[in-house]
Amino acid sequence: MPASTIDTVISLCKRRGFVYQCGEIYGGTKSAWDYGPLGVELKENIKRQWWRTMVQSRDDVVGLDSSVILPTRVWEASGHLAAFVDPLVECLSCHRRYRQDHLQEAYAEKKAKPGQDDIDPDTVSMDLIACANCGTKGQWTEPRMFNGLLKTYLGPVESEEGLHYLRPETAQGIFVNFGQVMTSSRKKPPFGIGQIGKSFRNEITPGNFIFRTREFEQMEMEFFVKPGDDEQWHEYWLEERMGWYTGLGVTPENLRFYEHAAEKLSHYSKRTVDIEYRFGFQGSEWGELEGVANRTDFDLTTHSQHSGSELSFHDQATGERWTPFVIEPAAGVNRSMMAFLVDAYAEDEAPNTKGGVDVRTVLRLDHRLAPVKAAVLPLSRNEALSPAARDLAKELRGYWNVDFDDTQAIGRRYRRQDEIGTPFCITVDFETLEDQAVTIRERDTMQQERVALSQVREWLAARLPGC
RNA sequence: GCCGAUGUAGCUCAGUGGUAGAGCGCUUGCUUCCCAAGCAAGAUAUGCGGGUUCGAUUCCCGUCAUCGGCUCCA
Repeated sequence: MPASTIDTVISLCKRRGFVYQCGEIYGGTKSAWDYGPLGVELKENIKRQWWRTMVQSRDDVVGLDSSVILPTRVWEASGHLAAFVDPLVECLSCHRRYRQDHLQEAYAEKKAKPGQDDIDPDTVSMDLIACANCGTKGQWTEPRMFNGLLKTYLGPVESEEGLHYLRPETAQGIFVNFGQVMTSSRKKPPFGIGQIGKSFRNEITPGNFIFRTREFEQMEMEFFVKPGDDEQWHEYWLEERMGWYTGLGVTPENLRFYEHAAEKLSHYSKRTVDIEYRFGFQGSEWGELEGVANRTDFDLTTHSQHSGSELSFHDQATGERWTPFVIEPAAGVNRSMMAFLVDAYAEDEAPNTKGGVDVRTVLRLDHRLAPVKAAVLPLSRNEALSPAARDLAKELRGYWNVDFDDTQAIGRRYRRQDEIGTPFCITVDFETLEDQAVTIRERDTMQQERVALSQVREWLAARLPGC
């Protein structure tokens, strides 16, 4: 059933205006998605909650918004220009593609004999290696370099001098600004710099809806600590970040930590632990929401060396100077939005007017994430009710994103709002004209309460904390 | 990028070498109407390009996209 839940949620996203395929009227662009009226609200709410939790509510974290395009020398220093390039070869017989270095390593490992020196994988001739798929030996294309960075050219002519790269992570913008931020904000380690923004990776295989795309949005925080304190801060942030998801209503059983194997760590990492969500994809059930990495002093050290700027901290209390270690919680906006949607999706049974039972689709989103906080619904489209309801909606819009809907039957409008996760529906009925009160119906319990018109704003404010 | 499957309305799906169908959804009107109600009316589709043909949504080729598998996922 989980796989079909994803399909159902994708269908809901298109139908109700959360996510559209990019450029659909021209046939679409591979794995690029646009966020519709409800999707942009949900995505903004997720980012706002992250920013509040990770930056605004903390005395030891400040924010930053750095450029997408950075000088090429940043990527040379960070190691991305070397590490993001892989040699690919293709079997001439069956056209299957492999990473050349993986083939050579596998061959060297297989042929290694006890008591002899290990074979250097780099020296293994491709003539010796057979294709694992079709068995053809030694028939390979010349290796071609696959670059995971997206390129662009700045300036009036397309030349090598104008070659720049779009950032594959927002983190480097934080590292190169480390010294200035520390000075101007007068922070001392342990402290962090948080940033939300778009990143770009030329993924070979994007897919799974908005889970893996070439253009994506990240919420990253680099937390600078004294060397030696890094491991305990790593544990601290793992717990903090897991708590962020469960605090926003994600079912704990659908979340887990995943420890990266030491040999698979990225070029900068000492230890990385992912927070994964049980999406129920075909093939792999769990998908990464966020990586919490110990980047050591790799980035600040390499930028110090390449730029000549001193990126270290002088502790006047002890007279020591050291380069901070970095703990990095890096979360994906788009994939977390998908997780929040999948986790909130429910089909309830609800009685209908005919005495039968209908299926009620409801997104049980946390109130802070819900795209629409309240809907104002006149019981009937009517010369008296509709204007009164419009006035109320107008007042409430000063505080929250509020819908107004006076079409068709009231039951249908409740169901529409349930489907997009609206916590409260406010009904203006014929009695309203007499008693100056409205009925407010709650999404999850379907319970109703009569509230005076003059008290509606306060009533909602008490039930929408942090929204 | 390779192999396989698929592409018809907003969604889910029929169907045909000769004027394109349904259900749900959507819009409008009526019904003093609290959980997908009723009645009436209405809008919307063959991914794109080429070929064969008197005529192509249907057959063929290409392309784009989606799904599954492989390679990749720092």
